Amino acid sequence: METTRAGRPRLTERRRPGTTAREEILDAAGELFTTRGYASTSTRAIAEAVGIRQASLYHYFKTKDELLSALLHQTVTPTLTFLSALRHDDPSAAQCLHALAAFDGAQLLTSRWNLGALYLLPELREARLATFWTERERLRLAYLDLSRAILASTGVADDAADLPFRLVESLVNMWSQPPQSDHAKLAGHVADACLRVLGVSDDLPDLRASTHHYLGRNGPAKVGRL
Amino acid sequence: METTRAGRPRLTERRRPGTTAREEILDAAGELFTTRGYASTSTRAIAEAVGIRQASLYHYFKTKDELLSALLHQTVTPTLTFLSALRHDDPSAAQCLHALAAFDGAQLLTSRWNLGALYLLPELREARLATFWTERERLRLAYLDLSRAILASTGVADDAADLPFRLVESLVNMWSQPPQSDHAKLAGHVADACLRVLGVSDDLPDLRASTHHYLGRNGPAKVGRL
DNA sequence: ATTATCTATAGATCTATAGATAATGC
DNA sequence: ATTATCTATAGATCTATAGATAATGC
Repeated sequence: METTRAGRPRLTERRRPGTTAREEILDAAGELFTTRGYASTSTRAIAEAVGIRQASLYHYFKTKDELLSALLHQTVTPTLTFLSALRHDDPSAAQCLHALAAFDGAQLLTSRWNLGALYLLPELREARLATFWTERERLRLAYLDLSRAILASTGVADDAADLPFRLVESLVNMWSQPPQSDHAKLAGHVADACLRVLGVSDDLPDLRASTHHYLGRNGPAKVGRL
Repeated sequence: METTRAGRPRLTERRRPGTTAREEILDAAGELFTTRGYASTSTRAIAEAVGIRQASLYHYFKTKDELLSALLHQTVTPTLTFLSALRHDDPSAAQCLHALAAFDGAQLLTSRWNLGALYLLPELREARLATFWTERERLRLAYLDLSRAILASTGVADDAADLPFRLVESLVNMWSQPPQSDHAKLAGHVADACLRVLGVSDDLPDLRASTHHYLGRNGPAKVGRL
């Protein structure tokens, strides 16, 4: 049912997923920022990908930056929410890290656009995205604390503590569209790899089972959308 | 000794490392592309960072793309050279991967600018840098072949085969200037981690010794320059 | 003569704003 | 009246080219 709405009609039909214009715009921006970069994507190109005029974007977003900011927040929020739910169950450090990595990895791999790749764009280190960066830093520190706790028991050198976060992060370089059938598996393997890197080798089957339990409950099935 | 040269004199003194103008320009471009991104760095900004006029860049590079391309080649060439030298010694797969990762990692971490971070810029997937991408793909395949050979003997799942390359790559996110004292160590630890991820855990001390031997010979001491 | 720089500028963008217009909602 | 779109455009870029100029080299 195409029910007509308030406001002047568009010249073009809707062609993007999303129930509101805001969602359509974010979808188009997600595609273009991830495939062509932020600075080299013009607001005109985004508007064309949505099927509206360039100026109409500014009805929903004050600046181009604000568009980027909205997209970035989408990428961290679900994982932080999952982590805080997870903590209510008092998992061991190894269980927690394994589940976190599996969730976060699946999140990155199955999102409609490779939004995680945006983290690596140098242009966005520069300020005004501060609120996003502090959220992301919270996530990194969570990985780091868990990793250190595990290292303390395996005796592997402390320098490895940052590697689990980086391993998961590196999934942005393995993202592909359409999602490969083995993406679900891949996230699991990376979770395993996170623990192996810290020197854990024996308890992996148990950890997999525990992660399966946590993900089944509120898995990354439908997140990563708009 | 500032010996004067042919050509109209500059308005500003030289302020960049490098003996030729071309090197000065590449240094400035390296800094700006890595800290602000490719598209959002204007040719004017590069020229200002060198201390020349914007138009003067075009005496050395036909287009802005060509500047980027020159920088990218600098990053792969030394590692491919090292790898082919390494192969003359018929190392085992594990020795070869360990040494390769250690060299490549040190290379990434100690370069004057974080040029490896450029790999991740989406804007440069798009064509015309094809010659760089095929070189880089050669490197990735070398990692992949070595990893597969090792996996065959440890029995870890084949999905792990891409992880060593990605682990090393993730060092671009740990780069910092000025180089931390532990960067030399860090590259070594990542080389270890590459093998752990593939299921190797016992032979690490031997591998470290063998890598130390190979790196001592033609280590990454002075490469990564212009 | 050759080289490395400079000045000046054309033409093509690009972001954001102002204000008109065509729907619905009350 | 409110909303979502549209048209038009100002002002600020940005890349690349044309051609002048000020050195050295022969």
